[in-house]
Amino acid sequence: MVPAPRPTYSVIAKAAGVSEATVSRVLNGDESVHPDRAKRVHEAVDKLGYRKNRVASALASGRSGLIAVVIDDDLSVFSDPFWGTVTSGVSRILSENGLHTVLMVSPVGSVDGGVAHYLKSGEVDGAIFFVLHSDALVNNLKKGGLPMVIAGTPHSSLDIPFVDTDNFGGAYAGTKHLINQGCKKIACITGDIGTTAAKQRLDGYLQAFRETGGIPAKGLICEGDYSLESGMHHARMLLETHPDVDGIFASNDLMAAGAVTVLQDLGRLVPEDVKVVGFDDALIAQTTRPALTTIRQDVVALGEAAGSLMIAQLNGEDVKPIITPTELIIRASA
Amino acid sequence: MVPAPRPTYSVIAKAAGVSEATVSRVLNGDESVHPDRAKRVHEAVDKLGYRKNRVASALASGRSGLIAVVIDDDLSVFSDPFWGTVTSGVSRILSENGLHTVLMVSPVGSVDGGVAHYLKSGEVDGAIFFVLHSDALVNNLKKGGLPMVIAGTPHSSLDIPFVDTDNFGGAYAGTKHLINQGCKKIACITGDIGTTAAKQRLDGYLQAFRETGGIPAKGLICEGDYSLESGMHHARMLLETHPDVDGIFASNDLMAAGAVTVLQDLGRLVPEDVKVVGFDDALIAQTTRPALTTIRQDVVALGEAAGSLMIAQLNGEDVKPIITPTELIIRASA
DNA sequence: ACTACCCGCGAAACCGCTTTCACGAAGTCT
DNA sequence: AGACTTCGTGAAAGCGGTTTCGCGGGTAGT
Repeated sequence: MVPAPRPTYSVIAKAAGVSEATVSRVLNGDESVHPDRAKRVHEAVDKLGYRKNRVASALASGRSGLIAVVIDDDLSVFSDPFWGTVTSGVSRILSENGLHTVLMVSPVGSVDGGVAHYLKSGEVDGAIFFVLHSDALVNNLKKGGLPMVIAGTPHSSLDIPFVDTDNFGGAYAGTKHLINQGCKKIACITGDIGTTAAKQRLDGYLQAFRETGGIPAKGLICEGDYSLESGMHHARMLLETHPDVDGIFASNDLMAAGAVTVLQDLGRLVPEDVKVVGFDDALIAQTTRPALTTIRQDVVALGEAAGSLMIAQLNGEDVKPIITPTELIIRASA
Repeated sequence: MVPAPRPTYSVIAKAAGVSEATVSRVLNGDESVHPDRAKRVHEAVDKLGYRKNRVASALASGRSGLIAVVIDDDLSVFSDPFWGTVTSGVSRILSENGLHTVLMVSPVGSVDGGVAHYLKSGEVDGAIFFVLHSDALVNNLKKGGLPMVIAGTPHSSLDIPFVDTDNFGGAYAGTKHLINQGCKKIACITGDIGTTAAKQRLDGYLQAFRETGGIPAKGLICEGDYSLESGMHHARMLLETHPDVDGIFASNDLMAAGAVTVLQDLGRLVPEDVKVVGFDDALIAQTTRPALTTIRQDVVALGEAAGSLMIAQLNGEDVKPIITPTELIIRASA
């Protein structure tokens, strides 16, 4: 292989009849260069097909142009299309801004693990965290001044910018819909309550419930874990303890689908006897029979929000958390 | 922010009483350094918590330690968990080898687009392509000597290493299973026939069919596009043109699920009247009622295979395409 | 008309690591 | 024993940009 020797500043400088310093200034948008010389530089760049070597640039400037997307988990996370989609949203926004996405899928673990080292080593200009299981690392990195964005509401109140879906509002709307459809006894199957999203969705449910003037009967709230099985399991339990349940709000579509299956197996009609609302508007919401009424979250928008929050930070702008709206999608199940 | 000044070679060298060149040699595993001095260097490294600056290293050595994962498409690809999972498999293997994954989700388009430029600019040591729509760019890059791996069988016969699932074998096994279950009239709903995978799966079906001594009746092979709707559509058509069809092999689970829904709506029992086999063993295969008999592909393994093929290339080893095996998963639909 | 500034620009240092080159010491050969 | 290798090692030259520093000339102030 004869790697066509890419031109360097020295070549451009010579061709344009200016110094390398000036080339650098022009290419970095320094206004103080005389337009004529700037033009000469640009012409030389075009003619020679010059492209800046990002590595050299990174070394000299200390800015790598790389943003890490850290998924604090193992492979399983990606088997859920959710994070894949968020990632691609992030990636798109970043690349529009001349940045690249470095993907790190690994349990982050300690403040001293491999990922932590990498992030601290200054080889990335910022980090976006998904599925954060602990705030320890983030707190630690914050001291180092690394720009960060968290997808999902963090556990503790860090003043690190984050993006999240309007979990509360979505759950509220979903539950409200059940109430409006005439449901009297509405159960909630929550997600893994260790996650903030599950908590917020539960809160939304509770809020809607409270507005009816009642309090959820004991046992009407079941803690699931977002899996199909847990949806099935809790639906079964519910029918035993509360045979008169007529509405179920599940914290995600997978559990809702599980619940629907069990309800049907046990002779209940959906939505006639029991109405079910899910959350996410995942593909399964459409393939389940009856198709699930659910709360759609705009996953791509979430990713883009995370990306733009990062860009804003790098530009030194003040940033605030972004909560993306949800939408009630009415299908057949409620 | 006061970025704790990371130690450099100069510091390590001084602490260990050797030259910077020796430090470099030790840290890069050069065997020729005397064990004693090597030990001193390692001690100094540990004591000072030294970590090599990959950017500087990349500039000096011309190796960036970055591998691009290029997805020649828009966001929609990631809404399918398939590629997300492959990506994480790749990512894991690479990071185990000290490499990082740079994600590029973008229609690759021309030989001259942004992605192309980036890949040619030498800022990555290699590229792994998913969902390649055209071989043009790959061919072009090959001239540059960039190590590449393609996931999925390429259209033309490039001698670029690729990894793929055993589409043919899987489809053959799936169809064979239908035959063994006593099906006499087996239809095939193919995927987007513009993809090599869809073609190979069709070939597998044909092969199994041929071994029965028959030829598929006209209209028994329908060209779908991997979508739920296309599965539904073709199932409907099939029941019209061939009411006596008793087996359907669909090129993916989504279409299989669509077909099942339609069959049931039209009064056919699955699997009693018509047996259905899907492909992928996606989540939907488990949630569909009856659960789908399908061909499982090991998606993570596919990603890992792609990663290891890249590693092998970087090590200058000879590489051959890797075809990962499939497995017939028997559930309720056939 | 003289000094004080400001502005555009080039020279050169520098970012931190890799690698070539050459040198002295030790080992080998005839 | 003298000439020739071999081996471990350090000095130094890059890799390709960025950025500080200071110079020369033009403008402004008095």
